Amino acid sequence: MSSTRDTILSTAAELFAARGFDTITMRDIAGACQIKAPSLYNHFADKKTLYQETLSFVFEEHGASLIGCLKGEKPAEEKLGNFIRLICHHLNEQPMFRQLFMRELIEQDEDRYRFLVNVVMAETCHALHDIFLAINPTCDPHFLTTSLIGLVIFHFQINPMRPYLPGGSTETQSEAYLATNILKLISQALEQPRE
Amino acid sequence: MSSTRDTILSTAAELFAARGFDTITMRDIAGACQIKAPSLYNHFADKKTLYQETLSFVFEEHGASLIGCLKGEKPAEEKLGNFIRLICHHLNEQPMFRQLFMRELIEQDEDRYRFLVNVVMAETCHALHDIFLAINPTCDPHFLTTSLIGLVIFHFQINPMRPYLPGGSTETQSEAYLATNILKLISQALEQPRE
DNA sequence: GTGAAACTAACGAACGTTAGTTAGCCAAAG
DNA sequence: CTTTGGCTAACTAACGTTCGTTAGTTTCAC
Repeated sequence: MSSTRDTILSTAAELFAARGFDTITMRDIAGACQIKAPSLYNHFADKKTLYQETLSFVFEEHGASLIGCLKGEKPAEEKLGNFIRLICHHLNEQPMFRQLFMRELIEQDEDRYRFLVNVVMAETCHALHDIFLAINPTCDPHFLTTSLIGLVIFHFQINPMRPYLPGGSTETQSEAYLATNILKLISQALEQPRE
Repeated sequence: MSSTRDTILSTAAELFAARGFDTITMRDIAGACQIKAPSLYNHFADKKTLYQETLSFVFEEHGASLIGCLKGEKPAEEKLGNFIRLICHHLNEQPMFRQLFMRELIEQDEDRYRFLVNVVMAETCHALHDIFLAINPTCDPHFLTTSLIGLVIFHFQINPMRPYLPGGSTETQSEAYLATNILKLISQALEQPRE
């Protein structure tokens, strides 16, 4: 029983992700849900609230999934590998998540940063932080954590651009190729002590 | 004697970078230049053209500067270090450039990708590609190039978010710290042969 | 040199469009 | 019979843009 509300949220997520808050109109969202714009106001107070709830809807779902594979008693190296493969899978299969994340990152707004951190990043980053320290207590866990997030996000973000870059074959766009190489890059960095 | 046209372009660059194409109005830009909106049309055909010319204005300038330090007869290792320090300096001092780049990256549009590649990335990426191969002919130059670009862009983009992340001290936001650590990370990856 | 003509770049006013939003109505479900 | 959730119609505000005008500057024949 997918409620109208959930239909609206997932539809809005796709549209906002693809074309941004300002470009998408209430009429666009309503049309994609096969209702009329005023009906949206039966479910959400205004456009801004709808956008905010869309973000929560998407981020909470992905945040919970990502943190899952970092908990438990498995060895740190295994958890790290699993995490990289999982997040690559998410970013590859659900460009919506990545796009919304990028859009929030670009609006240089204190409150929106805090929201982003609290709902998707904080727990995951803490877990990664601990994993890095477990593998190599002399490493620089903050730099490694942010590097890892940056690498996975950016590599999938520029995938459509690779054909125009030197050496950007279709193989280099694949989820498996990117996951493997990012893991390798991070693992090499982990072997070295901080200067 | 900075012409009105140049004033408009650099003002528009700041505004578009900070708040995006749709959020910024012609009246905003005009106001910041201390003229009225209709006067903008004496210099640019319409808003879209003004935006496009703003991008060229900013990207050509930075593109030329970045490619500069990759040419010449210095050893590859030295050029790589210089490039990383220079691009970190640009991204740190001129958030405008980074923001406009990110905004173009997020609009999943074939034509805009091509423009971005042609005007800022193509030459630089080819030069980096060659430098990586010169240092280690068995490396994966495409992956290293895109990883490097991703790392520098992302690290500076999330700087304002670091206070909310574990271990995100102010030191970890500094240009010198980031340049050093990114260079180290890439150099370690370069020492290893492809699998 | 001087005055007419042409060009440049600014302006206020206004147009057409479209956005978000509200009001009021109606059908079905519980 | 009341609540829920859809609808049509309409409103207000703001946007990009055009128009007609004007003040200052340049060009140039005489």
